[in-house]
Order: sequence, then structure tokens, then C-alpha cells
Amino acid sequence: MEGNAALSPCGDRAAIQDISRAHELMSQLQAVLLQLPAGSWSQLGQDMAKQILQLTTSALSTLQFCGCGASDDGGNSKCSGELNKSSEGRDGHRGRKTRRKNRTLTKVTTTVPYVDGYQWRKYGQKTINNAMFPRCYYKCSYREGQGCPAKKTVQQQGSYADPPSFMVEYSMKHTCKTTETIFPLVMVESSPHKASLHGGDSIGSSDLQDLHLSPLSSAVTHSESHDKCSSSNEQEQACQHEGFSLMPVNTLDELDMGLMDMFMGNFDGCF
DNA sequence: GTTATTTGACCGGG
DNA sequence: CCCGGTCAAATAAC
Repeated sequence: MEGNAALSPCGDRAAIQDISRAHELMSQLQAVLLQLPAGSWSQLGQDMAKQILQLTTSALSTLQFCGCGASDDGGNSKCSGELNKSSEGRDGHRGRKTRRKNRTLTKVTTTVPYVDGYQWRKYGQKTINNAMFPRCYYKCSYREGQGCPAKKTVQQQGSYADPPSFMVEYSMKHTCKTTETIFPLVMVESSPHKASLHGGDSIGSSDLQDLHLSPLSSAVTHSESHDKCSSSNEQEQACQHEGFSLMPVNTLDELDMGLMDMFMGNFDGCF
């Protein structure tokens, strides 16, 4: 994930996919580690997984913002960090705020939309027209304290895929400092726009549920159209997965037991 | 008691 | 006028 300075935008795509895959696997591995009995090695493993996640996320962000990855968002994926001034000046009524097309949007398809190292607070949920599941709106928990403008929306896609996939849209960058303080190493090499993920201050802790981890755990895409499905009954379920924060365990069984063995094997070597 | 989530209303853009 | 993003009162959870 470095030395890509000279890569062509198209060449980066493959890199993005690889990194995305690695990130996803690491997310799952992290979930496995969380289920292990507490212990110094378990903790170490979690710390390592955390750092790897952060690095892959950072690398992906860099690639994306360079305009190669998931630049979709209607066409303004450049970099800016600008947004509507959100005329909050007004008052008297609610539901104000103007949303504009000129937001910086990063779309990501992931199976673990709630794990990205940041803490989010849900502030709304909306049934979207031709979508099977409602869209949930989150803003950074540090919005009040630090004025962090970061936001994201999460929407489950398709039907009941085994590991359900979610379209996560990030808008605005985090300005909150909390995480950086704890994991200063993360941002090391990110270029102009890395910043999407500094550390996760509490990832290793027990609050995993409140963190929505890892935007990039799956695939960075430029999908712009949601499915055409038009049911609506199961909508409520869509955002209920909040409850089980991490990810469906079955996916672990399927593809990552081997990886886990490998990982644990390495630790054995250390013992 | 405080804090987070849910939910329907409100609003602006298209 | 419809749709999606946001607010904030009500409710739930801690």
C-alpha cells in the first residue's frame, strides 16, 4: 500500500480490491479474537488486528481519494471536505439543514458497516424509495464536543444474503482528535486525504458494539443505484442489526477458520 | 438521574 | 409534489 504513487488509476483498482479483501479478513479475525478468553495474547492479537485494520483503511482511503477507487457520488469525489453551510442559523422549526450535492461522499460496500473505528450516533432512519431496507443516518459522537462534522449512512442492500452487505456512505471527514491520540501511528503514510481513519480508541475495548467499524471491509465500489426491490416489510430489520454489531458469525466459519489457525499458529511460535 | 435511540414532522432540492 | 436528509420530542436503556 505504499509505493503506489506511480500507479495509474486503473492499476489502483486491483490494489484496492486486494486491500479491501485483506481488511475484511482482518475484521473477521478481530471478531474471532474478541471471542477468545481474555488474556495477554488475545489482547495483543486484538491490538495487532486493530492496527492492521487502521492501516488498510488508511491505505484504501488514500487510494480512493486519489480518484481511483470509489469515486462515485454523483461526480464530486475529488477532495474537499466542503459541504453545505447547513444554514443552521434558522430556528423555530426542525428538519432544517440543507444537503447539497457538493458533499464529499465516499461509498463503500461492506459486511461490517458498524465497525470502522469511530463512534457514531444515530440520528435518523428513513425508508428509501426502491430499497428493501431503510437507511440509517449517523453522525460522529464527538460532534457536540469537538464539532466533528463526519457523518455516515448505512443501508442494507439486497435481500438476505448470508453475510448481508451494506452500502455505507461517508460524508465529511473526522476532525475529532480522540482516536489519534491513542493510535498516533496510523496516519503515517497517508496522503492528502487519508484521514478517514485514525485509530479507534475503543476498538479493543468492550464497546465494539457502539463503534461502527471499518468502512472498507469489503469492497469499495461506485455503485450508485440501489436494488430495484420494492418491498418494505422487513425494513425494520435492516437497522436492527445494530444489536449484533460485529458480523454474522457464519462468515467466520466459512472463510476464516483457516486464517485463524494460521494466526494462532503464529502465536504458538511465540510461546 | 443521564445518555442514546426511535420516530414522525419539517424542510429544501430536484 | 415527491424524495431524502435532518431535527427534536418521546421513549428506552443504563
